[in-house]
Amino acid sequence: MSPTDAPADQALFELRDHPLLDGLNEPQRAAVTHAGAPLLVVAGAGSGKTRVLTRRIAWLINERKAHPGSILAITFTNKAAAEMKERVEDLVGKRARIMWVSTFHSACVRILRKEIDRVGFKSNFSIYDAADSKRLMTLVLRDLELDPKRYQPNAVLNWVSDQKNELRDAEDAAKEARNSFEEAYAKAFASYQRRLREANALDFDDLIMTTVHLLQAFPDVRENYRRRFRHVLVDEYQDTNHAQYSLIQQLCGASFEEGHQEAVEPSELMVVGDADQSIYAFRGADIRNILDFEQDFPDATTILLEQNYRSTQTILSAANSVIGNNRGRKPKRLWTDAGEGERIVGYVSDDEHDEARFVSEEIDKLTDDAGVRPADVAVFYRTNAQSRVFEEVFIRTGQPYKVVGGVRFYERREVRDALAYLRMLVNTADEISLRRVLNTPKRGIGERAEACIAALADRDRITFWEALTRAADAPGLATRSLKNIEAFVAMVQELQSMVEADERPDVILESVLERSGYLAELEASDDPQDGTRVENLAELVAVAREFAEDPQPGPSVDPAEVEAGTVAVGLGDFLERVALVADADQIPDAPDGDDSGVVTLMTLHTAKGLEFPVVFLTGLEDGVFPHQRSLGDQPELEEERRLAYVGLTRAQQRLYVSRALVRSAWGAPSHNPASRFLDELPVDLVDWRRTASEQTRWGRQDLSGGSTRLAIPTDAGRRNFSSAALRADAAAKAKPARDIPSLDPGDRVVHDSFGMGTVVAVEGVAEKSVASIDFGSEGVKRLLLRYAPVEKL
DNA sequence: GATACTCCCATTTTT
DNA sequence: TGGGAGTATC
Repeated sequence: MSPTDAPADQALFELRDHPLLDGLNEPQRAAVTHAGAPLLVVAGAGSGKTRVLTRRIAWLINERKAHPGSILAITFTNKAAAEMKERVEDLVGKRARIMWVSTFHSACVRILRKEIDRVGFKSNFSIYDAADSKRLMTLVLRDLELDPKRYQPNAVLNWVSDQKNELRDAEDAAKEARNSFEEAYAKAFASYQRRLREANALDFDDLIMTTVHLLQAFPDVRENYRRRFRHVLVDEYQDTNHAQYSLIQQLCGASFEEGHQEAVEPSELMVVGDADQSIYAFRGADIRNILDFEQDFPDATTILLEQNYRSTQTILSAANSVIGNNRGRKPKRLWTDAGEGERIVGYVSDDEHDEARFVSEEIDKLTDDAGVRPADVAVFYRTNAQSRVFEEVFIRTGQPYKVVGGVRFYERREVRDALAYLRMLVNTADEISLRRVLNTPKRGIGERAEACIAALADRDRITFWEALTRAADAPGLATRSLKNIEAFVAMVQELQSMVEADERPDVILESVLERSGYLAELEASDDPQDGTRVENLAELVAVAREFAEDPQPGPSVDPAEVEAGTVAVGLGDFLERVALVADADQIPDAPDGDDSGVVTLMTLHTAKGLEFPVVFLTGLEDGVFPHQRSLGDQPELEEERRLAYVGLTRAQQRLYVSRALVRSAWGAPSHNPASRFLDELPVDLVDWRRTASEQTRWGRQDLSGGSTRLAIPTDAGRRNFSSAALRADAAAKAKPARDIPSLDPGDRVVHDSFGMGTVVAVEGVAEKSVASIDFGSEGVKRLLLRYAPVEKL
């Protein structure tokens, strides 16, 4: 637009006034209004990219008169998709509902449910998640008689996943195998694919790969979707893998298609991402997709969003400084006009318990003095296992918290069992699900009986389920087993008739739990874990009920068809919702009013996309974060650094970084040096409350008493040493001593068997210190601190 | 076929 | 350290 061009000036003036551009900065406006060539929006952390995406979609609909049905927006989570849809709806009204806003996987399932019969699957295919895949792969490896030590299911699956993400099928993989190892892998791949096909099932990676292959193989299908989607928007582009990239290519039909001219004009493409926040390379995400965008799309436009609306300048400077150590990245510096803010607080703890204690005390202070609510606080760590210490301390101090991630709802055994029942009802070819529930709960159909049925299925080339219905023909099957199988088949058939009658998912689920005896078995158990299991199943029923009552379609149902009333929402849709929805909604919503919420604990990966006023970044030790396995590898180390960048940029106002001198991992202690990422923080931005050279009292005592080491086998591995002592010690290959709490009269302590107590007096030092502790009703005890299971509160 | 024991193994994981 | 899987035994 030329500034001398009067009508254009007028247009510009109108643009500036437009409500959809209200409150946006210049680059944001440019991204919203951009038309034509492929657009890459490089959106730094907290730069308002969601805002840009939603406004742009609204802009497309309102200003550029795009039909909502011609818009395809891809996000990485269903939660993000739902939010985006809602926000667009707020802007343009209900017609936004017929847009496709979904994850890659959901969009592919939508396409596949319609088209997959062309490649020999039935449209009621099952979706196998990681656990199902692992089970299937285990069976495959066993069938192939591969040494389970050398060929572990997860390792093979990872390899297979890599292949699929690169769009290589089993045949390609076999051709490219370079050694006997890879040949075996390729063989397993082929066998695994065959069994998936037999089960009429696809795994997560298949959803994408199959869709791409289908679009490549059937031009009419491809044309159909290209004609439909005139606008394609992709969020989190830095985390796309090659298969997803190809999918976008197929759908956009853009100029990069070799040779021939396509019948349809290419769709308008906008991708949004931040290469610095790419943290899923280990799952096949290819950072080059975003780095090479301009090469892939020669006429592409790039817009940089660098103004940050989330954090203080101190936090941003720290993040910029750390990420600046990565090579080959495009320069980008976040800035804000929000001011410097507080300095970053650093803390070096003796061990992980001390670290957790520090965090807990600090949260206490913040909530007491700084007007911070627990819900404003997040504690991040590298691996899930690190959450335990924090939980222990928080429980002890009565600090309400919530751990996000870890063992997830849909991964719980009982939930998976229940879902296996449902899946098997919908798709009897789904052998993994069927065999999972065959003898769950125990109903006298053991390994032997199962093997007889499998043999029959093999012999007569029928599915496992068909073999079950003809169990009487199975050679070698005991009469007892036959009876049990017949009862099982009868039960399944009865439940299936409910599915055929289009009963509500929750009703079917309840019948399953009832009729199978699953619930009865759990209720009869005196294992306290089974109580939780019953509750989880009740929760699952509640989820199903909510699904049945709220006519929201499953993620793969075309919303346009729901509007038209042509789609019944049944058990299949429920299963799909469950298969494709991870429970990211565990993240506590911001509390309102007097509710001050709870502290949130999560891994750094889970933290992506979130923000908190106060962030504790813990475990900053080489070997923990960056993770041990990344230390020797530059690209992996850079991914860890991006993870650090993600962590740092989650903080709005206050940021804490901490590390432990000693951390016990799997029982054995390890002394880890400071994380290199700490060294990458500008020194003047960090206020070190405590450094490595400031040792605690008992630390010094241990140092001085270094020659009187004790060799107590059970205590091997516990200590709190300064690094100097540790090095000296390691050189001497000495047996370590147990750490001894430093207590003063008046301290509150907790004893493993006596409970809470108050220290009355302390005598002696180091190993010899003896404390008199008042345990209330338990009386006053004199305890040798070296041995007593006492912990200071 | 179910139970009890031993042994082994431990990243991150939007779908 | 703790959970899950696999094996030995009743």
